[in-house]
Parts: sequence; structure tokens; C-alpha cells
Amino acid sequence: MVQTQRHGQGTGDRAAAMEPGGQGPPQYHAQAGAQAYAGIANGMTASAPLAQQARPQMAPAYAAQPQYLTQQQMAQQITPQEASRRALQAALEQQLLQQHFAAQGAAARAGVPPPAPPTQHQAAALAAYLAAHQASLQGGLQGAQAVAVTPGSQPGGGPLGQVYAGGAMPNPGSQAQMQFSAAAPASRADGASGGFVMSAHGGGVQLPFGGRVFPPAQAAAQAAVRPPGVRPARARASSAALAGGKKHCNCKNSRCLKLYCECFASGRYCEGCNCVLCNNNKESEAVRQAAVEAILERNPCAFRPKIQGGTDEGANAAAGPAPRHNKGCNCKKSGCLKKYCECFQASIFCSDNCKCIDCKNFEGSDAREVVMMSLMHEQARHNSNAMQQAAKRPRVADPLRSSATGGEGGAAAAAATVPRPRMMLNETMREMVKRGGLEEMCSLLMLVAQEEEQRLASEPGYQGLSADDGAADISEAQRSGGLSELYEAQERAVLQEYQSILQKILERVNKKTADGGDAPNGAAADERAPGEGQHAQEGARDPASQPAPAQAVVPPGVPPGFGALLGGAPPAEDTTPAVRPLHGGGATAVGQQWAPRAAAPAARMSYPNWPSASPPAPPPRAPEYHVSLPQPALHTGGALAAGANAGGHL
DNA sequence: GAGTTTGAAACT
DNA sequence: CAGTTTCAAACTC
Repeated sequence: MVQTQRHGQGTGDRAAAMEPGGQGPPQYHAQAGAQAYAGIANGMTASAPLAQQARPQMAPAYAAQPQYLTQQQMAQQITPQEASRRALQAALEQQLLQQHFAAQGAAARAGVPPPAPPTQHQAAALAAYLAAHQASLQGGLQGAQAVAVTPGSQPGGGPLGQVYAGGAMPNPGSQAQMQFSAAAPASRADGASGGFVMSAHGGGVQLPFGGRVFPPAQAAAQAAVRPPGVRPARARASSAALAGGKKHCNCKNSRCLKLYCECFASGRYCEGCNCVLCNNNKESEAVRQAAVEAILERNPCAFRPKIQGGTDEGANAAAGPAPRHNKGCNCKKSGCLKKYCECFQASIFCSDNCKCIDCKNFEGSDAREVVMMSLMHEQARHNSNAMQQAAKRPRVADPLRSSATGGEGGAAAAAATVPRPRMMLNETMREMVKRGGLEEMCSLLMLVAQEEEQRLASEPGYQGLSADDGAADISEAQRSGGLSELYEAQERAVLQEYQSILQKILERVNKKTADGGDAPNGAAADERAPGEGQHAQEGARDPASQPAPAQAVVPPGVPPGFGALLGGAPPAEDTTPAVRPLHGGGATAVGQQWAPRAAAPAARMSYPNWPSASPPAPPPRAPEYHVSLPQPALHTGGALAAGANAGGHL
């Protein structure tokens, strides 16, 4: 497995750490790990069990040291930290392989070329993640991140990148930094991205070339809602066009060498973008490197994820720090309810870090709820349309749909044909909220919901919408592997949740009526005179008047406010049997308005391709890993638990 | 698809 | 550090 060695101790500034030969902070070398994972890329088939396939492939890389130890050997040789690290790696490795094999299966069903196996870069990314994890265990960092920047790209495979491990440190200023090396070449033969930024928040680790590795607890939830390889259609297919979860930029003047460029900012080479005079590519590596250094000189944290902290999946929302934007937003006109706002885009509430004006992106904001419902409605329609498009499309092999892009051309095409949201409806809803017409709004929403229901009912094969069948439908769709079935199930679940939310709003209106108050709830507070600083005006955000906001913690790619859809029900079919969450994904009580009904939890859904901030780093308080492996049990007093208690985990 | 709006990044 | 300009994405028509 990965031999993460700590060669030094201490702290240091990031810039110094990145200077070749500079006096470094702790150096971690995950070379063995990258080599080990190289075995993953050797082309395995989906016919044999994962473990049976992975292990033999990896064996050569570990030839120098025993890979499988007896329990006695383990007890003698393995420290608790090492045991936890190995367990984590095994779990992540399994996910990586599962993603790959599932994608293979999906490709086979769709008649498209199989996806490329995990690359050495992915392996290196994983190794970096593990290194950061190790650092967090040893350094006691809270909410540690693994951020890999500045690809080394030395021919023949020099240092692949830099890993920065940081986070909310118990001791301000203390940071552990490390460098990992990998035997893998610094860039893929196909010229794809060389650099990457990983966010090791609870939302998982975004691997450099698509794919995402989740901590065990989330992996199960993810697997439960979406068959790997099946991508929901996109919300917007123009500039937000995604490939493997990546956006394509359209930079014209920055040469993709400034942080304006999302590709560059996220550490990726531009690939398939529409940019002009792009220098963010392998060929211009020298120029690119200079740009990276210049930016880091100006701001050493420039490539760090903008969103930090938070809880895992919201299950323990009250227990951990809420995710927040590092710098905070400065929105003036959008009310922080449009994707101009980085907080909103990242699916988090605005925080004290923000300097926004007339902010409506806080917990309990009715204006936010309206926007969320609008988005949800749009998403339901969107999925429905995509489903119909997919159903109409004959399943034939399309040579133009390359595996490199995840074979999502179909989804893109479907998305491109999706009609625009009902702007009039949205405007009407906003107006109603301004006037305090919650009841009117609810009536309207009811009508829309009925319309959707009737429309769906008119479609052949529609089974109707019951209160409890959402999850079962999705599971069934997964088993059948049908894209259209999945969308159908998703839409049903969305409508179900939609129904639930409407019910809640009506209950609130009724309650207010009963209480003798007819004020439009938070809407009145939301609609304040523009120009007033929100922190002065938002009582809801005043810590003295309201408890700390339990942030809506949602996985990356989930539309803001959809968190309640995701966390709760255990997967109908646990696809990661070797991994079990320590604190299972219990029902997520994210903001009271959005909590699913206890009696009829909605099916959890995932919207992985929802355009989100780059890098996609939402949720998260560091997850508490607990992995069942054929290794000594991780005793609670061990590193894992110790790390968790100290917040020193990823 | 063109034009406008918005807010982050970059610059002064 | 504040104000201004540049930039690209989000949004509207």
C-alpha cells in the first residue's frame, strides 16, 4: 500500500515549500502509493470480483514488502494510524474500481466504447489524498484538505505535484505541507490535464480526470441513488457544458492563465474548451507554470478550495462547523440567490465571511425557498425531458461518443433541447412572495404539481406517485440499468419531495393564520431596502438572535437547497459491502423547511452534473471513516477515532 | 445567439 | 486598502 513517510516536521509557508530544494515543510512521499495504483490502470475486466482483480494487479508494485499480513503480523507491525490509513485506502480503491466497472457496464449497455480505466494520475491523486489524510492524523489538522497544484510534468515522472494539507487548524498558523512524488508520468499520453485540485472535504475527492471518490459513508448514499455511468442531464448545456464533471471555459482574453478561467483555477488543463489563444495546456507548460507561480506569489492560497469546513452529509449538522466560503461573497444585487454568488453556487449559506448586501441566502429565508422550489421544479421538468429524449433515442453505438468524455453526449443533447425554465412562473412566484402571498403561491405550486402529475400520468408506463415508493423506484431503475427509468424514478421522487414541501409551507401558513399573524414570514424580512448591509439587517443571521445556521450540507453538484433530498434513507442496495459508515447516513435534518417527512422519506437523488463551483468542494466536516476490512479492527482508541475526535481527519 | 448583468480577479 | 478595470460566467431577451 502507500508508504507515506514523514521525513520532516514543522511548518512553513507554502511558497517556500513549493520551491524546489527549498527548506521544506514536512515532506510526504506517496510514490509507492501511486505505483501501486498504477496497477488499476492496467486494464481489468468487470467479470471478477473487485478484490480479486485489484490485488493481483497491484501485487508487483508491492513486491518489496509484504502486502498481506496475518493478524499477528499486523498487530506487531501496523500502527493504528497505518491501519486506519490502509483501511481508508482499501475503501477508496474499491470505490475507484467500482466506478470504473460500473461505467464499463453502463457503456456496454449503451453500446458505446468502454471508459478508460483509472489513470495513474487518479492513482496519484488518491495517493495524495492519503498523504494528506496521514498528515491530518499526525498533525491534528481540522478539516484538512488535500490540494494538489502545479503539476510537476517533468519528463519521466518527477514530482507530480504539491500537496497542501490545511484546514481549520487548532493552532492558527500551523499548517502541514507535503510533497508527494509519483512514478506516474506527469501527464497522460493523451495530453489531458496535468494538474489537479482535490478537495478532500466530506464531499469526497474529485479525481483529476473525472470520477470522484467518496468517503465510505457517502459512497453508499451515492451508489444508492444513481447507477454509476448514468449521468443526469445538465441544467444548462451552453457554457456550463461539462465533461466528466468539468466545465469548459470560453476565455478570450486571459489566455486561460488567470483565475478567471475555471479550468486553470481548478488546476486542469483546458480540454475541449472554446477558449481563444489558450496557454493552459501541456504545450505551454512553461508559461503556465510561470503564471501559477505568479498567482501563488500574490496569494498562496489562490488554488485552495473556496469552500471550507462543514459536516458530513448534514447528518451531524449541529456537531461540526458549517461549510463556508473562505473569503465570503460580495454580492450586491443578486441577493445571493443567483449563481453569480459563489456561496449560492456552492450550495452553502452565506456566512459572516461574506460582505454581501441584501442577502437572502441564509437559513430560513423564504425567498431562498422559493428559488429552491423553482429550481426543483425545473430540475423535475428537466429530468423528465431528458428521460423522454433518452427513451426516444435508439440505443446504437455512436463512434462520436468517446469514452473520454464519459459518453455523455446523449445527456448533453438532451439537455440542450430542454426548454428554458418558466420565467413567468418564477417572476410570478417572486412577486407573490413580495406581496406576502404565500397562500397564493402555494396554490399556484399545487396547480403546477398537479399539471406535472397529470402529464406524467398520461405517459405510458407511469405507475403513479405514492408516498413511499421513491426509493424503491430508483433502486429498481438501477437494477434495470435504464436511463429513462432512472429519470422517471428521479422525477417521481422530486415531485414527491415537492409535494412534501408544499405541504410544509401550507402548514406554516396555517400556523401563522392560527397565531393571528399574516405576515409573510421571512419574506418580509427578506425584502428590505436595498443597500443595507445584511449583517446589520439580517436578524436571522445574527448569532445573538438565532442559533448558528445549520448549513445545508449537500454533496457537490447538488442544487442549492436540495440537501434534504440526499442524506437520509439507507441505500436499498449497499454496493460497498466492505465499507460501512461509523455514523450511518441517518436522516438529514437540514433546515426545517427542507427536511423530508419522517414517515415517508423521499428517495435520495444526486445531481452530479449540476454546475457548481470549481473545484467542487462542498460539504463537509471531515467524515469519520470506518471501514470493515480483513484487517485488525480499528479500535476506538486508535488513530481513526483519535483523529476524528481531534478533528484531525480528512 | 447576441446583448446585458453580475461579481470575482486583477490592477492602480 | 479602497477604488477602478477587466474578465468570464450567468442571465435575459
